[in-house]
Amino acid sequence: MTDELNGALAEPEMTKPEKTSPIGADVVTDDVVNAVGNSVPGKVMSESPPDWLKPMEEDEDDGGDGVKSSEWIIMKTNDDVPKVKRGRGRPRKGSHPVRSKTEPIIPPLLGRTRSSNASGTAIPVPDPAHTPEALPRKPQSINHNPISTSEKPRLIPISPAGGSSLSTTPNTEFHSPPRLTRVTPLSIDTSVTQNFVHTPAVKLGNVSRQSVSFTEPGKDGTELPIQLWLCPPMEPISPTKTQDMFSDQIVSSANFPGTTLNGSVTLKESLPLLSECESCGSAFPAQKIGDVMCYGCRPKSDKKQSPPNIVFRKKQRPEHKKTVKMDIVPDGDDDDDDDDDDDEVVKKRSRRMCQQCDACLREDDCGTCDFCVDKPKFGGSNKKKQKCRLRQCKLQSRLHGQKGNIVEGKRNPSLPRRRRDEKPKLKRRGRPSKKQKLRSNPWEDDDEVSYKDEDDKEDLRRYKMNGRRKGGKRKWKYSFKEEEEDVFIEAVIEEDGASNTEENPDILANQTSAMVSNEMHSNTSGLSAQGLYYNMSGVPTAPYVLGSVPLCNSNPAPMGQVTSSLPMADDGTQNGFLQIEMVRVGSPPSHYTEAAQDTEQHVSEPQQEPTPVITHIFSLVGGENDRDQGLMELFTSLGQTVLPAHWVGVMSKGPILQLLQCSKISSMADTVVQIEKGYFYQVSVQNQPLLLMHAVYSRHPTCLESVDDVVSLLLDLEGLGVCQGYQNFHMGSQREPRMSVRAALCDLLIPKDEEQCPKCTHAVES
DNA sequence: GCCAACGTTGGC
DNA sequence: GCCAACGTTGGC
Repeated sequence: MTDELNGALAEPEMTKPEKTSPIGADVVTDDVVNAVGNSVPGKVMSESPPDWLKPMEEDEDDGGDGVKSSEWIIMKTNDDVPKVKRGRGRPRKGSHPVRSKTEPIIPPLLGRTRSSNASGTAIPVPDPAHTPEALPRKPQSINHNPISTSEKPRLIPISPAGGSSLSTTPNTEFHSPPRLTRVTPLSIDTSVTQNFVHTPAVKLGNVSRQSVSFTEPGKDGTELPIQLWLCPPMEPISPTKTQDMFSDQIVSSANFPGTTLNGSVTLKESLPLLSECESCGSAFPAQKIGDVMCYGCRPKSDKKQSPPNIVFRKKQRPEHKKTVKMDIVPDGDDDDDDDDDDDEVVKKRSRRMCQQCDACLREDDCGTCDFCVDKPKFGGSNKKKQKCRLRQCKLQSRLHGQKGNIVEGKRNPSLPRRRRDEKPKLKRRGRPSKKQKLRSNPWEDDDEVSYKDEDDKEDLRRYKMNGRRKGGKRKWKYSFKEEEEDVFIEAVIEEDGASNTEENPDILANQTSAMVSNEMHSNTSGLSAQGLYYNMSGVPTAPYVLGSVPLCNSNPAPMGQVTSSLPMADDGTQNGFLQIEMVRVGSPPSHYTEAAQDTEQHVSEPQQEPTPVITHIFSLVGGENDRDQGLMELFTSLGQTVLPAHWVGVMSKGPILQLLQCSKISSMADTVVQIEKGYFYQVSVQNQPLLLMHAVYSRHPTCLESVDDVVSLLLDLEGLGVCQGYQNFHMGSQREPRMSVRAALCDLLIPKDEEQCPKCTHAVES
């Protein structure tokens, strides 16, 4: 029976899904799947990547030395077109400084296809004739998407043409192949199906219902009793969307049939779905059917529609290259300043800009960061004279962190080293001596004194924005991020002496394997050792994620750090981003303090705490009462524990502590353990709650109060598999797809070596 | 070492 | 000359 179904799996077109709205599901699937796919266990993290993660273009004068290192980077497919280069001074008008005029706009991806052989992987560049129109891209996960869940083939119904709701189910549903359905009239609910139309692929709120319906519309079923189990906020972030965080990246592509014999290819074997832009001819990752132009060439209205895809690709490490170029070519000798020629001037000007990241490409000042506030045009006093934080190159900022690692004479020129032995120039630059100032007429000192006196408000704001507590040991660091229309503040609490990850050579050295998480590294201040940082597109809630997978970091970061991601959008739940806070676990859980919810709020510092603590968690998503102390403690404790492979703890709104199996290889890929207040837990499989009568519950305490309990349960689960259900021969005509269903009381989880639970077996027999 | 402050420079 | 912001300096 499975043969036929497998056949169905292999021939997704038989399901003839209707045109899918490509915006949500497809993209989100890509986002999540790609984002989480990192073959290095423990390096998981995903977040909608900043543009700077896009591959650097080859420098013009670079010999094109090909791929030097093997790393996957994450990028948006709908690349922003470089808009304006802002060098020092006012940006030039009327020119496109990022690329020379004669230089064709060829995304590095295309160029890199040639050199990618260095890593043994060639990017299939589609024949121009095979643009997405010629080869319409199917909703990716409808088909044979092995990302979906467990190893066992998912049974997918072949729907009659246009008949079943399945075919009308938007691709949100296709991200995860249709789930086996308990045979129960209660499960029929077309309204639910409708819901999926408007919900993001990774959707919270619809879980408990069966999503596949086969009856005519309007025949709403009543809710399953068990549905009571899962209130919407408790819906797990489906591991089918987030899974595979630790296993090989998988991409399903219909664009390149050759690469998708099995419906998927691992990224190590093939690279993302490239189409050729009709406009500029460059290769770009198509996001949906009909994508014929790259993001840059697309009409603006189109750009807004699709959230950025995340695509992994191999690339050389831009910062290294840049560094080499900038470090060696120009003033190899520090004392050789007079040799600055025009070339050097040009380089100097762009020292602080990679010209590729979204920050460099950003045109507008945010008007809210400290530097903007300082600007005269925003009413500031122009003391800082710095570029808007949102426009400060992220890459260079990252390189900044490398400076400590750079050998003498090879420092990053973007951050000139101070030469104390240098002869002072005629005019002293920089900050004037305070003493000097004080010696001058204090009444005329409009800087220090008046600043504080007359502008306390601004001072306070500055204080908050800069996050600097004078005299305090803990610092806040903010960095601004922008994702499409959403702006985030990354806040990091830092103990003095904390090694910012930006400056952590170990982490920088790990970029090869963790480019995906670069942004996280740079924003989480050493949290990579334990924390996972997720910023998942399409997942509106679940604000906290904690990785339990130990990362190889020999330099444990200081404890007590918290980072958070603040959606500045008005509606945090609708901006399509999951804001997950990083909690650096390392302090006794009891030190967790309730978080404030204000963006600008700063911590009321605990006095002289001997150990670093988690002091503050930002979230605009949930309310204050969303957190449960005990649950947070457990969550925290889990973060200090090595959980069974690829299980990840997620703190979600509710509060719910969810444990997700992130590896698709695991038979528990679709299983979520949810722990609620009071440590009551429940297990759900493919969004269906495991019935209380299941033996699993009997083998474990009612409440998972300790890490041991949790681990024990997870280990137990790992010994189980998902019931494959049975084929329903009574449904519809012979022309209709063979449905695999589950018995109403299906066990869902069965011993690994079994295919069906007794109920389903019995159903077959009867 | 970080960072506020500001001289200075390049573009307009 | 104005503006933006880079690069440097010195306080902390």
